[in-house]
Amino acid sequence: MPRDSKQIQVTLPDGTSRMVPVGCTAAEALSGSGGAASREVLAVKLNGVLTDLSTVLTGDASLAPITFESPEGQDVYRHSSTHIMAQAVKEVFPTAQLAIGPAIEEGFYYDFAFERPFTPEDLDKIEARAHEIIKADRPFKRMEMSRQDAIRFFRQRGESYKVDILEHIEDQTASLYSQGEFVDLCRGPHVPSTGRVTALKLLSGAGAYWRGDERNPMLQRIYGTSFPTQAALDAHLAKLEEIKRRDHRKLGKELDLITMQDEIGPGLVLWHPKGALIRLLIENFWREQHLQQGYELVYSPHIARLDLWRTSGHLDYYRENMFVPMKVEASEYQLKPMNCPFHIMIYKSHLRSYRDLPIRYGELGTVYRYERTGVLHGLLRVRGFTQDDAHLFCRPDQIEAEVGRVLDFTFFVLRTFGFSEFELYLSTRPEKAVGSTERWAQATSALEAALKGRGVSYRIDPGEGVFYGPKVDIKIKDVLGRAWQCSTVQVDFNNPERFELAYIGEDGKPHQPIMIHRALMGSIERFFGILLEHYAGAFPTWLAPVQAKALCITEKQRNYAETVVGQLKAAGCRAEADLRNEKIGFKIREAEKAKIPYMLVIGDREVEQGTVAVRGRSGANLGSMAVPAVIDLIRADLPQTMSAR
RNA sequence: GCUGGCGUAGCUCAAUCGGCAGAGCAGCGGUUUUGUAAACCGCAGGUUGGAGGUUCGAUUCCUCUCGCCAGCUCCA
Repeated sequence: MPRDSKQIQVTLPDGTSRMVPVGCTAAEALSGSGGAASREVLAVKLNGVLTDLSTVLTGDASLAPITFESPEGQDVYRHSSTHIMAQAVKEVFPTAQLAIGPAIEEGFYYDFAFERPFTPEDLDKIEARAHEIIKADRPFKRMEMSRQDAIRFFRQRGESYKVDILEHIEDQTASLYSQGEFVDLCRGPHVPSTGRVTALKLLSGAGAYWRGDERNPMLQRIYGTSFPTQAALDAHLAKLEEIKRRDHRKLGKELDLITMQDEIGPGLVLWHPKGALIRLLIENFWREQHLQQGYELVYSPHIARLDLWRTSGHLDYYRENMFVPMKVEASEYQLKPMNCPFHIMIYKSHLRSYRDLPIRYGELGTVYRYERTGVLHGLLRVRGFTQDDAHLFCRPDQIEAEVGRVLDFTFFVLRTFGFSEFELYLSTRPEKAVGSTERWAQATSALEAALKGRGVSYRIDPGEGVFYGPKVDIKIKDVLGRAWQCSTVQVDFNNPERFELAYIGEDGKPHQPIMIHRALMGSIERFFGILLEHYAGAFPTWLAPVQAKALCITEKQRNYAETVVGQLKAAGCRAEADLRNEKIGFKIREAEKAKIPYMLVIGDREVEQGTVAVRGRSGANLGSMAVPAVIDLIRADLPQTMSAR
């Protein structure tokens, strides 16, 4: 086919290619001759680089349309959205200065320098103006200028934060985007015009420091989100409502599981009987499984001499998270922020042989950390909490196998609690680190080998390791798709050195063991909070504080109901009876609100037949059955053990 | 720690401009004996987070303080 010199070849993701005139835009090339690309297409990847649809093609190229379906598409969409909001802010409040406004997961924000915080009424006004800007469908136009020109431009407009940004960038050219009167410094790309943003909503205002540094001035941030359809936006808002509905602080109080009270102190948790029972069940499961997995369980005190923390290095590296020491007799004592030094001292209490390794000490160890008041958050961030901690002492050649065992164990435990989606991160050597590069390399590759051996996918967080060694973090995804970090496996070269740990090798000489810190649930408090939200308070039967409640229709069935509860309790089930003089509808409502898995309705009919009418949570009618069948139902939910898998 | 918002009965929330602090639920007493998400009547419940100030008078305005919430920063 003869090739016209004024034509270029574009290749599409499906492998097909077409000839288009040189100088046409990416949008035109995607749609064929003349017309514009379809409305769903927001931007384009030109030879792998994300760019505007209005980009003029100058040579042969591969073109991939970008829609809201892809994370990049969402990014572009939200980025354009935040420009629209910024324009609205400038129009409603001309004295506001622009700082920075990126797209974030599920939305966007923009920071402004403004003389006061934005009120909800301000947000309404801004949102209304943003909708007008969308309706006006103004095109996003890209222009480029030299850095110096851009600095002059923004200085003239009084946008000192933009000037600050420009003064810190390396590039000698800057790109600006405008829609109508509004001009912003921006790398781009953007959607073709403001009308592409269909459904936009401003959510909240908050303070934020310029460049995230508390020494800098406080800016006013506005959060918002946007979607290609009103239905998608509504669904997102419904999800935000759902998150509120599941808030563990609310559910914890409603279900009478835990409270945190002024009189006790911030970040300190009271476990009420039902919450404590759930915790006990979690801990019992944990202990059983650890014993089965070759861990030895230990206990350690809550305080220790300050010197111990000096030896461990916590005093140097962790002091700001520790409560102030207390003076006792002639020495100072420290409330423990971690359990490791104690486990180390247990290791050190004997001379160890290579034959003893690996040694695995586990403890549900309660630690106290001084957290700044602003970071405390329900059960998810507290000052006193119990770690499901363990420290493994092993030879360097055992790291991979030990980490592998920990990973298997972690997945088993997390799955038992109902989590099936995980995100794994391997964190490598940070700039400030102890231990030789060879040791780091060896340990990192051992971690990597353990991960690969499990066939799980993971991401690398370069330089995010702890100073004492590389680590693997596991995040769980809850039922709403939110990721929570719980589990961590950390290799430690530092403590064996500091505490001069040793084992006697085959050669009869002392060698230094490697230490591995690991937690599966992280903190019981935090894990409990996550579980509470994951299940919206409706814990699986094996964890439910009350598994079955006998509800008699009238007081006539009291004795029978008590017998039923007695039989269930004798079989190891957690059962209660509601014998009050109340209507059955009322009793069911209360049991339902308490999220009890099985309601056993008992009237004359059931007494006569020797059965109970079983009602599941949220109204399921499971029919009438005798008590042994109910016991089977409850027992069926008990977790498997790791070895029985 | 910083910025902003908020603290009223056990819980959820009212109280106009500074003018007698109220409701529903829960609790207690009684009536009702009931078939799958709220029976009815009554009673009781408060130093309005705490301290100080302004005022004839403060839940309301001011200062300080404690706590909670959102965000920044940090993190199990």
